Amino acid sequence: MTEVPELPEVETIRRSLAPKLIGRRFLAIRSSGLPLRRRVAGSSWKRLLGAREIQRVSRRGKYLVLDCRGGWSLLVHLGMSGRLLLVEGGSGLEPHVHWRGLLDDGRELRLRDPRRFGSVLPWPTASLQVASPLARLGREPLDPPVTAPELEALARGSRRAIKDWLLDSTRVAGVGNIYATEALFRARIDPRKPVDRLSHANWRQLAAALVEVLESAIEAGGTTLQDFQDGCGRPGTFQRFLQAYGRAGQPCYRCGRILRSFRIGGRSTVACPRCQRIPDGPLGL
DNA sequence: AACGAGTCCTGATCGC
DNA sequence: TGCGATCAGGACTCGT
Repeated sequence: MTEVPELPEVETIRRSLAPKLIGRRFLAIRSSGLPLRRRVAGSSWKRLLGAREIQRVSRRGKYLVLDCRGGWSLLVHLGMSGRLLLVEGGSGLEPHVHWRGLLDDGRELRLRDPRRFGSVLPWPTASLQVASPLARLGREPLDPPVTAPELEALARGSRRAIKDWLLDSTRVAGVGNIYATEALFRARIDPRKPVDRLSHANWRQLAAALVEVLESAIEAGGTTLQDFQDGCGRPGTFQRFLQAYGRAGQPCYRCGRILRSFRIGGRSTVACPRCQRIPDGPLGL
């Protein structure tokens, strides 16, 4: 399970599940007994079950949000290895299913998450935007498409490397390692460049590349390098269009130079030394 | 306030 | 072949 679900994968799941979840209601919740990232009091589950049918399925950053009539919502984050699946009730339990929501049509929503970095959290709908984890999230990059001046303003006061900055969900929400790496490659920007040294032209290229790569990935149903699936079990196809992520040691599609991998802010990244103007020599420190 | 480091977790991969 | 060590990384907390 290498690919981590990011904004396009969560949006793909949202689109696959929304038509099948709207109008349904939760009858019961089942846990594997092993904790996910956040512990939930039993009383919160009772409140959610006391609510009525699901009336809206939305996404904020990498969070999926199910609003039920009656004022309660369900917040789902897939963490690093989470998969969300809608299956017929009673079908054999896949390994690592740590949460199940039993629906009134006999189906089940299942969270399969080996590493248990994911979370499923009931929350009062009215305070989602001010008090839940959603309150911390930054700009939604596609709603509407983020612009260069907005990114520049969001980065003011920071000197972090642009790659590291892009992964900060309190600035721009939903961008993870795959799409940050791809956007910087397409914008031809050195991932180590401090944000306060990006030119206006850099920001324009980055805003355009980020929007383009995220929109394309949604259109392709996400990236499936190992086993990503939407809520109905379908893989994505954006892996065919990756130009940098996962291609370290292979030739750049633009210029033919060998792509290099190195670390920024504790995370691996891949870049083209020529297109992204990275000097020869040791990298990453 | 910004930011780096530490934490959580297990499947895949590496080194001997 | 087998086994222990290492790596991977999103979001959160904590210390500087």
